[in-house]
Amino acid sequence: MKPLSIDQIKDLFHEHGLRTTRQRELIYTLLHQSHDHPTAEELFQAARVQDSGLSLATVYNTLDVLVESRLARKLTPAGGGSSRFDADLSDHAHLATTDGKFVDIPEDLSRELVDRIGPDLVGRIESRMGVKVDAVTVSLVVAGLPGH
Amino acid sequence: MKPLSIDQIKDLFHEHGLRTTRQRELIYTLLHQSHDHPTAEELFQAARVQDSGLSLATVYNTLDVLVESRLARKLTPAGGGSSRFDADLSDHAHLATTDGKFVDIPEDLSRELVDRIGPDLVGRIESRMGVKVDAVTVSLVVAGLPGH
DNA sequence: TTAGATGCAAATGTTTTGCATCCCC
DNA sequence: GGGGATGCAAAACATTTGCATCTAA
Repeated sequence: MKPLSIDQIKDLFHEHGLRTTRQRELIYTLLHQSHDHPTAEELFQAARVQDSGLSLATVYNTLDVLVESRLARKLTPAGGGSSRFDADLSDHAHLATTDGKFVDIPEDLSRELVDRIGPDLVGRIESRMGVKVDAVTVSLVVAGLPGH
Repeated sequence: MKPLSIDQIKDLFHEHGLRTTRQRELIYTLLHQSHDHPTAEELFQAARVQDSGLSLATVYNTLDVLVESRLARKLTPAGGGSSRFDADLSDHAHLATTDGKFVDIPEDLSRELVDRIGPDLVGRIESRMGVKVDAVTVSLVVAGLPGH
């Protein structure tokens, strides 16, 4: 993801009703830049290099807030272990590895997956079951990481 | 799910290379009968009624074994909280509620979901990404439980 | 007979919380 | 100035593990 300026982050936070703090700015920047999908602990370690006073609880709280305000997505490994986070909110699917990591599925294939499910079918499920579907998640479970 | 006789369970376990113990029999029976998708703790409470000596660790260990030998499936709530378990192995999708529960999507709709994704697309993802896909999971996230 | 299963309790790993202090709006 | 955000430590929660004992095959 292309880097964001401080002003862009301020705007983004403001649009989503969040106060801008030094810690949030840092955590969001690191999350937005990262290509893998870091855990709270990994973000904490990376952030401490630049802000040695940061606490792990703040990382967790901030990630919660980002997820709730739809600036990030939480990825929960099926086998247990630490949750991972993703600042890329475009509709895309993931490969979930059995050791609890996630890899993006390329955009074209992701879109094809999502499109195939389609709003018509989701709509039928909604009316049959009397619910409002908030999000559709597709994940393909694989044994090892691609690229050995 | 229709109830299983003790002999059926013994056979099933034997086919899957598992020893039959009093505890496994009980846990599997309860899981197989249940319509919701119980947590380890819930199964433990239910099982203790019939076997007061049972330990929670055994429930966890047994569920692990059942999942590994493909006699049960583990459902991991995206928002965190206890994992849930399902002895129904037929291809079916779930509604995942934001409070960490799961509800089966009726068979016809489940099949439609699964069919739409299709082996062709999965195959293309496999070759493009150099992986072997083990399982495909679709979950539809809803805010509340259907049926209020 | 013996490899594998269990029970117990303690350990682990992850995430949350209470509360005093701090600082963005 | 005031309400939300942070840091710290402790607590909570889910799950795993070590080890002595038991038991199914």
